[in-house]
Amino acid sequence: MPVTIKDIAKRTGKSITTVSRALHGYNDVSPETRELIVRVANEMGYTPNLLAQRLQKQRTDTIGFILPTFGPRFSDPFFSEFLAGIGSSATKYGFDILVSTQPPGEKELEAYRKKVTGRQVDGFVLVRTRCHDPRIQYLRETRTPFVAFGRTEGEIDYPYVDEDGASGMRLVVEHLVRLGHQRIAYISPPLIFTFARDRLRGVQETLSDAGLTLPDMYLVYGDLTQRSGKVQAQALLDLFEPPTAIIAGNDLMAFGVMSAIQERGWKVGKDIAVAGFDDIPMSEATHPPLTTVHQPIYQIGSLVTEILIKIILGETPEQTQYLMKPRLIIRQSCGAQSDH
Amino acid sequence: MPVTIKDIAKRTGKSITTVSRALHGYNDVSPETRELIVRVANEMGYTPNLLAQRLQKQRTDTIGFILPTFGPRFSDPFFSEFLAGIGSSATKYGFDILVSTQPPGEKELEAYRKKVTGRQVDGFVLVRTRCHDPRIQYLRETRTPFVAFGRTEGEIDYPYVDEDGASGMRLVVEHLVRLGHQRIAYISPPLIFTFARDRLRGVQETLSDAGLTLPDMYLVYGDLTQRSGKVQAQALLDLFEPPTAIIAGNDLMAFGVMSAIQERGWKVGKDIAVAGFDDIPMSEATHPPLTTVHQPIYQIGSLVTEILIKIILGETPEQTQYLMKPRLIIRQSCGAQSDH
DNA sequence: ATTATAACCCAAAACGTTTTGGATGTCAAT
DNA sequence: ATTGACATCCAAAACGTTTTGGGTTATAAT
Repeated sequence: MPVTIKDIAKRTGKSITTVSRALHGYNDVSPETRELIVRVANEMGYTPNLLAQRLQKQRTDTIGFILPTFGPRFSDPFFSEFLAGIGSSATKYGFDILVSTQPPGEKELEAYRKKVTGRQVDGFVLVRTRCHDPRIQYLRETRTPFVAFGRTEGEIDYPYVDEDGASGMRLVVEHLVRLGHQRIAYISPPLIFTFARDRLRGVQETLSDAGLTLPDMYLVYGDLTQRSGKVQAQALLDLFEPPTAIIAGNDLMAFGVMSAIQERGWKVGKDIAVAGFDDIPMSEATHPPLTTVHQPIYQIGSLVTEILIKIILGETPEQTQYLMKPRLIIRQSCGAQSDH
Repeated sequence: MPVTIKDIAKRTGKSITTVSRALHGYNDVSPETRELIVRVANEMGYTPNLLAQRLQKQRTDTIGFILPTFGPRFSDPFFSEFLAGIGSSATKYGFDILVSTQPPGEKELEAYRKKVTGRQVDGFVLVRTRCHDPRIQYLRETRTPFVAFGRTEGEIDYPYVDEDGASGMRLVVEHLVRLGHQRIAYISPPLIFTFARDRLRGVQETLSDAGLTLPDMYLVYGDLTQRSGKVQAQALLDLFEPPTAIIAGNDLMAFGVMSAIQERGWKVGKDIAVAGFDDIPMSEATHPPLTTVHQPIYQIGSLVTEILIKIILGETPEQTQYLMKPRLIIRQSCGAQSDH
C-alpha cells in the first residue's frame, strides 16, 4: 500500500533508476526531470523503505544497546539518562537505536550474536563492563564495532570512555579525612564490575596514604540498589564500633545509607557522614543533599555513541579512549557545611 | 562475509529453496536432507539476514518506542522500569524494540511518521499521553497499530492500559482526611498530561465529598522532577497558613517535598504529612518511607507490549482497554504509623 | 501397461532499493 | 561526414530471503 519508487517511475514515465538518481542528487538527471520527480514524490508522500535500502547498502544505520536488567523491578535512573545521551548523538547522525533487555548470563552473548550476524546493527554501545567481559572478547573477535562505557582488566585495547573511579574515591576519602574522620566504611558494588574495583582501590589506597586502613568489617557489599545500601548500613551501624563515615559505591546505595541512619534518629552529616558516587540528579534534592562524585552520564552516553558512529562510518576518531577526571560535589551529607 | 543461505546451498549441493524450507520445518524435505542442511548450517554458523527476511515478509517484528525527553538531564526511573517491561514481552515474542528520543513539539510527529512509512516498525508503544494527543490521531489515521499507556480526553476509541488515577488519589485523600487533616495541598504535574487531570480531579472530588476544598493557594504545579517538588513545597511552607499535608502528583516530587520539610527542621509524618504517587522502588527506602499509590509500571509496560504484539500478529486480544485499580501503600511519611 | 498418489526437490518471482555499465541523442570541432 | 564530448537516460544485476507453482521419481493401484 505505501508508495514505492516504482510507483513514482510509473507516474512520471521515467525509469526507476532515474527516479532513484534524481532523488539522490546525481548530476546525470536533467533539471526538469528532477524537478518533476521530486514534486511527484512529495505529492505521493514517498518515503524510502529503509529495509530495502539497508539490504542493498549493507549498512543498517542502527546501533545496538542491550540493557543488563537484573530482575523485574529494574529501575536505575542511570539508564534513562544514558539512553537519552545515546539518543542525542544517534539522532544527530540519523542513526537508530535498537534496544533489548537481557540479564547477564548464558544467553547474553547469544543476544549480541543474533544482532550481529542477523545484520540488525552496525555496532554496539556497551555498558557496565566487567573485569573479564565476554562481550568485549566476542565483539573483538568478530570485528564488530563497539565502544564501551568502562574498562576491563588486562591489556586489551579497545575504544572506551570511562571515569577515573579511583581518583574520584581519592577525592572523597581525602575530604573525609580532612574533616577528621578515622573510621571510614565503604559499601562496594559487586566486584565483577571493573568500576567497582577501581573505586575500591581508590578508597584503599587513599586511606593507606593517610595512614589509615579499611578493615574487613568496614568493607561490605551491596548490589547497587537503595535497599541494599540500607541493609548494609544497618549492619555497619550495629557494629560495636560503628564507622563515623560511610561511603557508598553509588548514589542509590548512599540514599539507603541515609535512611538507615535517620531511622535510628541520628543526623546525617552531623552524627555520621555519608558520601556517594555518580551525582544523579536526585542527589541534590535529598535531605540532606548528598556529597558525591559527579559523573556526566548524559555526556558520556553521547560521547560513546559519537565515537561509535565515527568508527562505523570509517572515519578515524582522533581519540578513542577517554578517561574523565572526576569532580567532587560537596554537599551537606558529609557535614562539611552547616547542617540544618 | 557472513554466511548466507546460498553458501549452504552450494555446500550441500541443494537448492536455496530446499535449504530455506528445510530450515523452516516444511514437510516436503526428506529427513536425511534436512539433517544434512541443518548440520551444515550449524557448522557454518548461519543466522538469517533479518533485513532480507523482513523485506520479503513485509513485517519487521519490531516495535517502536519514542522517549519523550525533556532537556538533557533526563532521568526518570519510570522509564528504566517501563522499558524493562516492554523488553520482557518483546523478547518473549521475538520482537525487537526500536527506541529513539524526541522532545514533544514540532518534529515529534515527523519522528513517528518516518518510522511508519520507512517500514521500520510494525507498531508503537505510546507513553505519557496528553489530553489531545496528536500522536494518537496520526497513528489512527494511518492505521498503524499502537497501544498507549494512558488515556486521552474525548470519545476516541483505542487500545490502552491505564491506572485509575482519580481512584488512586481518592484513596490518598480519604486516608489523610481520616487522619484528621483539613488543610491539604496538592502539587500537580502539568495538566497537558491526561493522568495529571485525572489525579487532580480525584483530589478535588474527594475533598469536596469530605466537605473540604482545595483552595487556589494549595494547588501548585511542578514538572515531575524532585527539584520542582522541593521548590513548590518551599512556597507552600512559606504560606501564612501552611498545609498540614502535602500530596505530590508523583513520587519524585514527593521526595523533593520531604527534603524541603526536613530542611526546615520539621519532621515528615509528624509535623507535616506527605504522600506521593507511583510507588517507584525508591519510595520504600527513603526516610521516612513514602506513603504512595502503587503503579505496577513493569507489568503495565509488559501488558501494553503484549497487546500490541497480538494486534500486530492479527490476533484479536480478548480485551484492549485496561483500567487498573490502584492500591494505597501506607508508610510512615503520612504519620499513620509511629515515626522514628 | 497405464494411472494415481506421495515424496521430494527446485527455478523463478518477489520484496524495494542502489549501482553498474552502457545506450542514445545532440552539438561542436575537425 | 566523421569524431569526440557531453548530457540524459535506462535495463539489469545485486542485496538475502520466502513463496509460488510447478517438475521428477518411485511406489502402489488399476
